[in-house]
Amino acid sequence: MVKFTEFFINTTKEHPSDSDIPSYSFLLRAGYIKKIASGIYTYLPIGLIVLKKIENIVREEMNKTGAVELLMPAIQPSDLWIESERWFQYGPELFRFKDRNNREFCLGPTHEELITSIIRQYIKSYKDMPINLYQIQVKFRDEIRPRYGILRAREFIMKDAYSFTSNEEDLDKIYLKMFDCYSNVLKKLSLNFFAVEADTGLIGGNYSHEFIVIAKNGEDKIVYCPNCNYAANYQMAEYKPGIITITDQKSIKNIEEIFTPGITTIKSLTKFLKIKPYKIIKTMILKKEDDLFAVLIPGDKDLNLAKVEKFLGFKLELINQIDNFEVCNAFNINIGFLGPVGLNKKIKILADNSLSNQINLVTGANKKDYHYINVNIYRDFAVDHWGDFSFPVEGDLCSKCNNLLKFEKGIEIGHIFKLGTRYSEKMNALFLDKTGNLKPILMGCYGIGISRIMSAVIEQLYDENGIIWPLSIAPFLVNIIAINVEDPKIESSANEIYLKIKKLNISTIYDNRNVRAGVKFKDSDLIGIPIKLIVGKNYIENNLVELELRKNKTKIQLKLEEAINFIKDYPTKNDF
RNA sequence: CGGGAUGUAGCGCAGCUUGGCUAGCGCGCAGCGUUCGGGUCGCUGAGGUCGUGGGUUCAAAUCCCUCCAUCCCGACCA
Repeated sequence: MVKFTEFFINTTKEHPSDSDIPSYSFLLRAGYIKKIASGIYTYLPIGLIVLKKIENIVREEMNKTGAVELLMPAIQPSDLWIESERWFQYGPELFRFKDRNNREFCLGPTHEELITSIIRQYIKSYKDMPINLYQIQVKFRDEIRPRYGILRAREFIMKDAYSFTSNEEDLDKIYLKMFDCYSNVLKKLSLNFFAVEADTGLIGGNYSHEFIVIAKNGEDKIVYCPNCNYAANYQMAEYKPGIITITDQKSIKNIEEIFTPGITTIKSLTKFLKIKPYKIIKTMILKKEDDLFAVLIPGDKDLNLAKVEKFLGFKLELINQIDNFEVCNAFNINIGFLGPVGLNKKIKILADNSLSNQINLVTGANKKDYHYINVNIYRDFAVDHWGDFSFPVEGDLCSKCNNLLKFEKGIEIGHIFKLGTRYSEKMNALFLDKTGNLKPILMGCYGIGISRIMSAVIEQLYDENGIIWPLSIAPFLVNIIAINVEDPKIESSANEIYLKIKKLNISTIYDNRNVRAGVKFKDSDLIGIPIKLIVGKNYIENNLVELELRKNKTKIQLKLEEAINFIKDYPTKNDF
């Protein structure tokens, strides 16, 4: 509830040269944020208003679940990180520094260590649990490449919760509560989102969901099934190979070696032989110490290393000719002309499921400048393991219901994770169970990016003129625009209306600047205020004000009292 | 870390190739007038370590080197 001239809002017409996505550009232009250094931003007054509103939505929803708020320091001593063994694992992403006594600290990118160190002093019994503690805090990550403004910043605000339970059932309950909580938050923000199964990496056994807000400029890719609601992170999405036309060749032909000088890529091979990429078997050699594995993938797909690692249960490394010269020589590996036929027998062959129906394929001949055509599985080579080792492509099917899978890009704004006893064991956070046994506490962690939400919302809700805030987080609900403040009648009327609305406790800004009406309209749209209340001649002459809605440009002329009633009711009658 | 690019007024940019008067333009800002329902129009004006440091030269925004910062693509991370 402010007057424009007494507040601090600075807008610009020009697109800032730094920004390349709409949310960042509008946040800068409308005066929500100001860049201080790469990935580091000031939240200007209206930016802070929006940030606090997002915070409060999250806080409300968290409190509803019974979670309890606290605030931990951003500065954390290295001891705790050494205890959890992450001090050495974390790498340069962790902002580290020393105090005057040469003790090491870091700026917290997350707070598992800190919270564990706190609760282990208080939680001694199963009776002390379950408990879910959260904070809304500044986090620090020295990102390799900060980008997209506050979408991937080095200093950002996050809500992170940590649950402590004595048994799996309680952990499941809290996990589900958090799942619902995040869904509710995103609904309140009018966002389109998917909760997808996320990659848990090699740690295994854990359970994790990412909340992805759909956005063209998102850095994450998801796969979903419109039929059965299956949704997963692209990295770990399961799928059934789509039915590719195998009718182009019905009968199995004889294998043939052909001369393919300098043809080392799928692309050049498709051109050279005039075939589709899926007819080619892409062979990649992975290495674990001295063991080698060949993974066969159809030429139209990409190797999913994480899936292979999960399948085999250990980390692997993709080899190349230069770094692995000796190995390549020893095993007669010709990268560019690799294939399963005649491959060194010590190399285990893993084949992607999507190859299983294929006949008369093309592979490298393990000889420089030669390929085989009409290669057939079983007849020409044996497969040690079949499995899903690739990323799905357009045309692949849902593994649950056989419907066509769809692909979307999005922004990860929330992540919930069952941590298990990873931290409690390392950091000695133990409790006595009913039977008097000492056990590590079961933990879960649940993060949602507050500042990131601000950007993500805009990525979904904007037009050529600027931001279209949902009502729940708009900095103001109403912008009172006096068409001409030099006209004393208009000015005093607008001011009266402002005071009236202010008294009703409706969030409003009165644009009392002595500038042309067009400037105020443009700024209002850029800033994204849901309702304009326009006071002009029509009010002086006919007692009519005009309301204009940001989201659909609807304009209506109303008597003042009607207009005020309309505004009062607007949030209850509109989701957004 | 690899590749690419940029740095000139608060913001957006030109000038640099081919060194040479007092470094320009648009927006914004200040003043005056004009206009007043979708970024009016006119006049006047303020505002610059040309990213930093060094070098070449009679002379450097311009050429060379160093460093710094910023952005994009990739890799990394998950």
